[in-house]
This record gives sequence, C-alpha cells and structure tokens, in this order.
Amino acid sequence: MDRIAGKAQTKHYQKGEFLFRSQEKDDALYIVNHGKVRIYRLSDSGKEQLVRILNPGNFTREWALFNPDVVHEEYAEATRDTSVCTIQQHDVQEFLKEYPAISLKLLGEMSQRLERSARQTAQVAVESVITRLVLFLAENVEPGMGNSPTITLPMAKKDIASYLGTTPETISRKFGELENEGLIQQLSGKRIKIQDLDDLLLYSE
Amino acid sequence: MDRIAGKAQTKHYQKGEFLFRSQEKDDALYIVNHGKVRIYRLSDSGKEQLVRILNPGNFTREWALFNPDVVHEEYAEATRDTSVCTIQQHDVQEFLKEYPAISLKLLGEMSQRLERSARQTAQVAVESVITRLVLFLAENVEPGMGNSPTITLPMAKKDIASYLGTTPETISRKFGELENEGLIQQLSGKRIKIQDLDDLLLYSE
DNA sequence: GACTTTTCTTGATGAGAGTCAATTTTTTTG
DNA sequence: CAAAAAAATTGACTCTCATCAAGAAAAGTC
Repeated sequence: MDRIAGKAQTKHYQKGEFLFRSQEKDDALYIVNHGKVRIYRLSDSGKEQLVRILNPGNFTREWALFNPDVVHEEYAEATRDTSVCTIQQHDVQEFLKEYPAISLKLLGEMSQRLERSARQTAQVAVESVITRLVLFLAENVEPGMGNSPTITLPMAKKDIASYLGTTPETISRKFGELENEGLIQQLSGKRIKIQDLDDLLLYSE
Repeated sequence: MDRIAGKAQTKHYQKGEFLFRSQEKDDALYIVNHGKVRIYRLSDSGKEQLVRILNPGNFTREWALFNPDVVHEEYAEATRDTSVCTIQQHDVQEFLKEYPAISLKLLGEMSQRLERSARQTAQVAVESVITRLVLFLAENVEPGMGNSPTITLPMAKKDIASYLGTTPETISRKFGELENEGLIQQLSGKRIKIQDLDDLLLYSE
C-alpha cells in the first residue's frame, strides 16, 4: 500500500473541470478520493449519455491500462470539487505482476461492471421508459428498508434521464405518472417515498 | 497449458441446445471450441436482446468466476453444433494465482468488452435505428478493404435487430432505405456491398 | 427436388417518446 | 437574503418506430 501510494499522484479539480476528455491520450488510472465525477459519452449528434457516476473509492480508465493506444470516448467531469489519485499505467502493471491478488480483485470489480453494463444495454434496448425508471428506483432502494422505503435520488433528474437514455421532460412526466398512480410521492430535495415496492415493480404496463 | 487442459472438460451441444440458462447455478468458465453461440437476455416482457455471439476462441461466464453466488441473467444457446471447454471456477482461480500473466490477459480482454458494452449502451440510448445500423455495418468491415468493401453479415437480420434493440421489420425497412439511397446493395446470402463507406457514415440524418 | 420451417419483406395503424417553447421551482452564489 | 443560474415542469405538436397481419423468399430437411 505504501509503495502504491508512493507512485500515486494527487490532483484536484474544481466543479466543472474535466479530469479527461475523449481523445486525450493519457494512460493513467484514476481513483476518486473526494467529490463526485460524471462519466459520459457524446454521440455524433452531440447528445450525451451518462455512463456512470464515480464516488469516493471508485476508479476509472482501467481501459487505458490494458489498451493504452486506443483512444477512448469518455468524458469525465467533476460535478463538485474533487480530488483524485492517478497512477501511471506502467506502475500499475508492475504492481499487478508483483501482487497477483490485486488482479483478482480487479477482475471481480470489472466483471461486476460488465454485468451492470450489459444489463443497462438490455434495458435501454427493450424496456419502455417507465419500466426503466421503475427499475432504476428499485435498484436505488437500500436493502433492508422494508417494503415502503424512502430513497434519495443519487443524481439530478436530468442525469437520470441521460442515464436511462431519455430526456428530462419525459422523466418529469413519468415521475408525475407514478405519483398520480399513487405509487410514489415526490418529497422535497431528491427524496422519493415509495408506497409499495412490489406494486411499483408490477407497474410496467 | 497442459495442466489447464487436464482440468478442462469438453462438452458438445447440438443446434438449439442451451449451454446454460439464466438462474442455473454453475460456476464454470465456458470457452468455445467449434460452433457458434448466441448470448442473450430476456426482459420481463419476454423480449430478447442479443448480447453477443461467441465464435471459436471466445469465452463467457467470467462473471461466475468472481461472483459465483450471484445469479446471472444470460442465456447461451448453440446456434449450430458446438463444442466447448468448461473449467471450474476453483481451477481457474488456481491458475490465475499461479500465472499472473494470465490475469493481465484476461483483464485486457474484459476491459475491451466493457468498452464495447458501454459503447453499445450509448448507441442504443441516443442514436436512431438508422445510425445504429450504419455504425454496425461500419464495424463489420474488415480493415484494409478500401472504401467500397463487400461485407458478410455476421448474423441473421433478426439477430441484428435484437442486437441493435429494434425489430426485424424495422431493420428490413432501414436496409431498404439505405439501398434506395444508393449507399449499399444487398447481394445474395447475407452479403452487402457498400458503395462508399464515407458516404454511408455521413448518412445519419 | 418437394416439403416444411424459418426468416425476411411490405403495408397499415397507433402509441410512446422527442422536440420546441414558455414558466415555475430549486439551487447556487456573491 | 436577493439575484442569477440551473433544473424541473407543463403544454402542444411531430415523428420515429413498434405492432399486427399477411405474403414472399430463403434455408433446412427428408
């Protein structure tokens, strides 16, 4: 750990700054220390799709580690003041060779991410927006909260829209629809009360 | 290699048989020897989304290696007579610990897959069907074939539809549209002639 | 080669969701 | 706390694409 820390470099970003942009070649691994980072992609037509949100402890750019020469199409933007550690590709490789256990951990993390990503693709591809939204809400219920939990949205609604592959207007309408149906209540400040989780999950026309 | 082969077990499947289905718990890694396997997911509403197609040399179920207790939601169906090697989770772990280089290879492969999957999600989320189809065709051009290549579709059109998150009817129409625009020609037996790759890529309204 | 089965195509119709525009509400900032 | 900026909501309209149905073509089988 100490040795890794020795190679790591800490960087700070203010809200709105980019850790990196598509095209930029830079083969370091980024690990978030404090703050919050949005990872998104831009389509040809300029629309963005949120890939994920990095919280403290999360990392990204593992792609750069193993395929350093291919340019990568993601943008990483700090959504508040953020500090990250970066470790150069070369150094990471060294550590992985030296401590194989790290590779196993990393493989586990990556296989989880792959699973999530595949599920996300399948949902966007075949489910309606209301279904995706319901599933999104259900995923964000902290386990063990009973059947009528209150959750806090992990991101702004416009980001939920982007994550789910739709628009803020549509998300707004779908939240309204769920509320009209008596399935949820929108409390103040990103808090949502779910009346009955089972009912909610059943509501997918 | 010999030692790995010693632990591996070969299985044969006929066309239409399943290597595994969602829910089934079985923590082996599958490597395709001969044949072709469709990996897909099923939505609640019963629609399927093609995740990928396995050709000889490809593997799947790496998820099972690192998260053996979580059930996985994919179906794997042999689309022709197929033989695969399976290696038990436990054995793979052993090899990885013993030969760290394998982990690095595996990480490289997984990071590529993750990249593809993220791109796939972004496309399905924000691009129109015609754009997705164009990108799909462009991806299937073998490199170094000039600007007016002929390609062979790697799967049936209905599978392309499923892969791109749309329906066979729509795919059929979009192929028709591209042909009317003079951008491609549909030859017999899954062969497509692209008139001008650059023009094709520009055609995304 | 004839028959069966699957895949592909084409048409008509409708619904879900995107777009544009105007307000309102919430959050941020000095 | 007031002003500014960003996010969320609502309405009207449009359009892409899914659905259902039916027939044509291609692939697989005996």
